[in-house]
Amino acid sequence: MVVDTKTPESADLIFHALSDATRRDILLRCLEGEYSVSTLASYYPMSFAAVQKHVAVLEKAHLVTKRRRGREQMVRGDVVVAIEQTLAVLEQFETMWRSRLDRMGQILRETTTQGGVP
Amino acid sequence: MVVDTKTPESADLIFHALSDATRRDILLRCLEGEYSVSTLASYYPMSFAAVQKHVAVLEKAHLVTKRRRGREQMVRGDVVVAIEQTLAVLEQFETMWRSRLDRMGQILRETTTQGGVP
DNA sequence: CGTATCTACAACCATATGGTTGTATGTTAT
DNA sequence: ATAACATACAACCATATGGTTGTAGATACG
Repeated sequence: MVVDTKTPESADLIFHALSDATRRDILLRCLEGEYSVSTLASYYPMSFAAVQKHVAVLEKAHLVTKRRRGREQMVRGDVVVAIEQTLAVLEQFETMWRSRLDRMGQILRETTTQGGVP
Repeated sequence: MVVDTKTPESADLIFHALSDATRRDILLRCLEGEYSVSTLASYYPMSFAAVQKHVAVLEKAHLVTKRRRGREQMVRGDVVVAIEQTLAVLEQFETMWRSRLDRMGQILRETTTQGGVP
């Protein structure tokens, strides 16, 4: 069975957004409180435009939202939906992982019971 | 305060590895059981070499390991450490998120004790 | 009004990514 | 030994990424 490929999966966007340390840091800050883009930019050793782009990536993944406040654009974390999806994916992995552990345990139990395969 | 930047964070590697649907699918399969690279390749509409590269990305993130079995290279999921790190990062986000919710709840409680907008 | 600030966006650059094909190396089976 | 299979790896290509600078549009302030 072939994998999806047609949809630009939202999981793709979320994981990609989280794959950069600067973006993770921005997200953490914006979960803590609201920050204007220029304020955020002041925290990192890169240009305003670069930070702007990072915010855009987070926005596309629906991890943050922006709202105008006067001449500034306030960024805030909006994780409730997104992180849930991410956790759902990870849980999928965990389920697989656990089921394999279970099977290994099963095999171990069988082999240690020696000869007596139920 | 400036973000890390010096370390090629393992979180970077993990999130990046998970940001591609094909790789997530490969990981799921390899958590379920062992597959040779060529067997894996047969599942996806792309060349053997492409799948090989995807496996390499997963390997670099320590999400899978390979072991030789005859002329094949068997790939298996090795998530125990990696996913824990990923979950740790997400928990960080969740903590921030919750603490903000708490503060919002606090504010709501304060304001509703007053005028009382239902 | 004019000016300073914050933002948006385009153009550009170097490097990384995701894909291809081709070739070389190992391992099994005949 | 030879053929067949599984893998590794290099070279190449198009596009995406992460960064830069520069310019133009809004909005606040004196």
